[in-house]
Amino acid sequence: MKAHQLIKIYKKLYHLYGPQGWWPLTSYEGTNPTKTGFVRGYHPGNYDLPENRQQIYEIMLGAVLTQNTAWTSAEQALINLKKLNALYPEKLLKLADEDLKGAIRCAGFLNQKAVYLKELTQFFISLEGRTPERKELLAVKGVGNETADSILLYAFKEPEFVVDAYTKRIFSHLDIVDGGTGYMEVKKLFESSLPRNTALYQEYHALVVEHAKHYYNKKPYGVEDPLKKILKG
DNA sequence: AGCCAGGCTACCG
DNA sequence: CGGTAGCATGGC
Repeated sequence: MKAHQLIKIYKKLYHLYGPQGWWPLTSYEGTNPTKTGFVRGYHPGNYDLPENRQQIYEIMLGAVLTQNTAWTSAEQALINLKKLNALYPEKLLKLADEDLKGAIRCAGFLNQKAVYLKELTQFFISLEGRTPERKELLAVKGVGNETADSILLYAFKEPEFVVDAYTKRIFSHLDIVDGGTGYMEVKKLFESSLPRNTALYQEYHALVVEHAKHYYNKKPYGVEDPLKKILKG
């Protein structure tokens, strides 16, 4: 049964890597130097973050900035914005487009991401503090399935499982899902197999990313992946 | 040098 | 509809 396998894998990953402390925030000064790609802002074991409007907003920006981009690059963009005092929705909207692009160019796709960030910011302001529906988020230009789920799970603490390219890569390699399985189908598999719990979903996705960086970021994928052993039993 | 990064949109058949 | 080119820069 797949449900049992997914739980077994979670326990193994947690044992291997420990709590990951996602989503990283530039305002958080803790460290977790064992993580690959570590820069700053992770808060392992603390599930209370984000704890204010500014932090929620920063996570939303980061979710767009990290699209198809290394987190270290996305984080540098956030730091650049912070230097401009622009990690606040009203301030970011006042930035000239050229200044915004200059701040985020290190995260790539600067032209489209500049547009996406401003649209997402207007959407955030329009919420007036409430939690958005998934459907509403998807209607914002630049927000697709993974970005919407990342925002709901990490910024708004909603139990929405996040699927990313690593998730598909790992679990298809382990023959738990088919290679061509669509986003929603994979998401539903995880959500129907696991307890509906925000902290668990947060850790699971973060652990998948960490595990992928160890065993699935270069071809051939999955060489000596320790998950293979525990699945045979 | 070339591939990969915590994807999404627009357009193609 | 499902599939894919294009988007930009940085790290290794």
